[in-house]
Amino acid sequence: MEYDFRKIEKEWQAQWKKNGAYRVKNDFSKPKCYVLDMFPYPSGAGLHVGHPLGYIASDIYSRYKRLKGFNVLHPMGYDAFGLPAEQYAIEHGVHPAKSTVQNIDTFRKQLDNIGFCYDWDREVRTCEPGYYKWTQWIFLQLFNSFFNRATRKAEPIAELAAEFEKNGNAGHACPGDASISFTAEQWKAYTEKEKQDILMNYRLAFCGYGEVNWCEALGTVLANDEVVNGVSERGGHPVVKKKLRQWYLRITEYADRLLEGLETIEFSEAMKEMQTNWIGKSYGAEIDFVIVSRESSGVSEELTTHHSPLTVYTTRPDTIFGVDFMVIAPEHELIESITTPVQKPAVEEYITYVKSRSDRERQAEKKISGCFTGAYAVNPFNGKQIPIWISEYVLAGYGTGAIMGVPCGDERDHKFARHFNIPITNIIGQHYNGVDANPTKDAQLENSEFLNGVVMRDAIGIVNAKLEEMGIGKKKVNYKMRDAAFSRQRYWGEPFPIQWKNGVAVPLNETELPLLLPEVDSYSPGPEGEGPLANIPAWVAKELETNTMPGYAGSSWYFLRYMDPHNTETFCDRTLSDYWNQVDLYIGGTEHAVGHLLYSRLWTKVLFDLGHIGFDEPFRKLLNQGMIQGSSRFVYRVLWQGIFKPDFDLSKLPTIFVSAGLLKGNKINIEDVGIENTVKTQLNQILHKYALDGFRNIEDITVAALHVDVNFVNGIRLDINAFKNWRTEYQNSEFIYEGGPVGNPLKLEPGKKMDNPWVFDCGIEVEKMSKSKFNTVNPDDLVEKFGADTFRMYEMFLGPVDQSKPWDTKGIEGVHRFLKKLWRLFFDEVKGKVWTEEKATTEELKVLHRTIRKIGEDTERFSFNTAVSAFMICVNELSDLKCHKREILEPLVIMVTSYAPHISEALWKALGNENSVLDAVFPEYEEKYTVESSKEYPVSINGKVRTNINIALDATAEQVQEITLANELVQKWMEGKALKKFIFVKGKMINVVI
RNA sequence: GCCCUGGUGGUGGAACUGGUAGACACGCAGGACUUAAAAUCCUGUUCGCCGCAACGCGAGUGCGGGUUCAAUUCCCGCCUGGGGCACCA
Repeated sequence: MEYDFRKIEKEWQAQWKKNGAYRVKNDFSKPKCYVLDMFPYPSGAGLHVGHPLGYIASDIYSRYKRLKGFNVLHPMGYDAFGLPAEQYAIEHGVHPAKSTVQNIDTFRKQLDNIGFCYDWDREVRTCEPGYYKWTQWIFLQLFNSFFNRATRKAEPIAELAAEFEKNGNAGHACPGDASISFTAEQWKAYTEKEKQDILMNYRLAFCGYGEVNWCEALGTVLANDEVVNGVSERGGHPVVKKKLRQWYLRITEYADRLLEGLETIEFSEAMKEMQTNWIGKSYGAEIDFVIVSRESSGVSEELTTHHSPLTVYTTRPDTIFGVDFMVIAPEHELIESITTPVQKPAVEEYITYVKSRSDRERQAEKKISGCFTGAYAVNPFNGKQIPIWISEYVLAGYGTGAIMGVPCGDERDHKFARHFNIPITNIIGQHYNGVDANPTKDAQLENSEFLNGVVMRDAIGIVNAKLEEMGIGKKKVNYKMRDAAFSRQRYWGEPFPIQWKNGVAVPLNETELPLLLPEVDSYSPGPEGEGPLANIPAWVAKELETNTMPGYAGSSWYFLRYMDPHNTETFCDRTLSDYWNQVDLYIGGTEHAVGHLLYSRLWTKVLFDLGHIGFDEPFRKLLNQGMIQGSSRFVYRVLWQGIFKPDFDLSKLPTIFVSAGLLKGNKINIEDVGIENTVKTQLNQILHKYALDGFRNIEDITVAALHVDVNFVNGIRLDINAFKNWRTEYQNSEFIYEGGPVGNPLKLEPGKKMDNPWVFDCGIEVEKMSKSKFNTVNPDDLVEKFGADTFRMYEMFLGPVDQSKPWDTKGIEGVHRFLKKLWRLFFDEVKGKVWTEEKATTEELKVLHRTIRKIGEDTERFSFNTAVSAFMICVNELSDLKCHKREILEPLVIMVTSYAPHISEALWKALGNENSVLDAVFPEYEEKYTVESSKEYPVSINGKVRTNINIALDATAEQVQEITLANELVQKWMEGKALKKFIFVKGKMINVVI
């Protein structure tokens, strides 16, 4: 009986489906385990081999936990709103809902192929009204709440309004605009609109103005990755910054809670670091500088003082005497009033330049640019006049949009000063070498008047105290994180449950939800950069918000909906969220480090604060899956330009490709005489075939690399026929081969057979897996060829799940062989059943229990690749022992279940079990079977292993030393020298130092 | 530019807390079975050197230094691949 994986997998998938084997009950009597994958965006390209990496890992873990007796929630769904579907709609006129459903169907088929244990009854789709009703509902919770800084949590905005009635806002500084301050009486006197405008500055979901990438030619707002070098990716039209009304989430109020929460969850240190850096909490000071302009009247200089000071934010007030210039952001509001007439044209020109630049470009730019405003800031301590510059590297959104330039202490400031010949003041003496800035805090200050001799670290406090005393500065905690933009000028997203009445945002009643996304005739943008909804007269007539929510809205809370997916009364019943609680294991890519993961943490905290759920961190443990990259293959086409005599008719030429091994860069490798001759010979043959003449010189040949579909390539060897049939224009192409029979002038590579045939090889490059690069591999093909079990184990065998690696199918056969070998422990091709009921030997039990321990440990620590090899070792050893005993094989099958469920169920049932192996009990490891009495110790002399000595494990250190030193080989290596030190690590090694 | 992360044989990778570098698998080479092929099995396989052989010598985990009896693992400096940087998801 052979291992017929196609039959087995089909049969058991059908059975499991029929029995509802993966249906999850809310069984409160069992311990729960919640294992979640980051749900996919269902793109039109379908699933490629990169997607399932994390899904397989979570599937294995889920099944393992089930065998360990847990009630496991393991759902899947779709992040179904998004830009690509809308783009597709614009281009093809297909409604996004329609293409999305089609894409979901494709995904589902592909997922089912691999045999996942998802409970599909719990599937969610963010684009369905039954789902986004609750996304809108949570938005209203955010809209109707503020962050109470005293209690450090979200509270109803109505309570805040009541508080204003009593005490004004004395106890609640305004997060949106710190200058807002009023008494109870003033509050009562405000009009309703004034009150609402003030409350808007407190709400957790609020409306404000923000800059977007505006493309006039396309009449739309562009995503950052649609903008390349200041122009639109499509069409190359200019893109500028434009201020639009936008919704935001006041995530900045939660900065500290988000930081503190990191200590309670198991994310990788790298991930925590990324989030910490993103939040970017810093302690510093805001300092006001008086601004003056010098007006030259020819004879004397007159100083004009501006009424507004320049407020800078700095983390290093101690360097105040080292400030040689100020830099303000090109968007800074003071620019207009402080720029001198002389500098005006230059400043305006510079600002125009900056407007075309993205934040990213501005920060990444190595070339220093900037422009002097003509104004000066006055150092409050010594009256020194400091020139005020504008430069793109200062962003308006961070701090006050103005910094003090301290060239001796900051590298970027240093480069700036050098570039514009601004004299550099050295305040750290020998710590500054005149070439590079030194950001130390440990130097003693010089040239710093009252701070001279003080260590910088200590000077920070002294300066702060002095500034506060003078009333021109204060300590300030700052965050790099900005409030999260929460609206898009798009169609395919959740509509906001908001109406605009006389400029006031009025939330819809909960009973009016869901506010359905209406049908539109056209998906193109509305007037003035508004979203497509602005094109619908009925929508506009109802004064409904025309923005829609961004992609991360639906994904910020979906993990809750899986617990109670069909509830129409509430987003998730509290008893269910109390039971299922946090996600115990969340698997997904690092690319979500600061987006999705931060937003869902925020939403969870708000829902917790408002009493809707009982925990304030969504994901107890996060496992990052590495990205599977594509390994692209290239063929090299000969470019003929300039190679033939001028009168030559190029149209007669066939398309010619050159094998990769014959090339050096984009030319023929003529340094190798053998290669040169091979190419010449073949080229002449081809030209002869086409009766062509007039070729000049082989050295002039250059080639162009073209992506070739990786499915036509075995390793690097091209399947010429498949390639020719790929596209009609390649049908009659010619190939210049390498390799060739003995005696040909080409040098043979080591490892190649002597009777090598001519071959054609491709070039390789690792790139992102993408349809356009022809490097995608569809899991369906592999499942068809090798089966789902093989595919699952192979993806795991590829390497650590959290590491990125290029996809390569070679090696999958090894895993397939392993499953066949496992099968042969049970069945012989001719004899049929071969398992027996004999008693297992100690040796066999040792093999089994070593495996139990290893599989348990490795699965718990997500080291799936080593678990697979442990299975291989086990099966190899059992084969060597010719062990076919049920006592050994049955526990083994249970262990294999989480990795390769289909074959396991088939073998389990073959052994005569009635129930499903999915519900078996994971075997218990017993140490008594694996204990060893002695160990083959490696013995090093001065750190180099020279021999091995078998010593009992219970030998004392003295005994070991005695045995070791008595050893003949050890004696030889010691050459009579005296023993300096004897190192013995029990169970590990011995090192003799002489 | 800034933040995070990786780099080990021909290839994917293993070595979990500083303790025998290369498990397991692919590939390759040789062999067995077979009329033949497939399938399967066996042997070898980091590189270099010596050799009849060795559990013989030397080098070796991106590069250069350091700490240690001992470094893939810890520290410093560099090179280089990947991810993110706020409207892709």
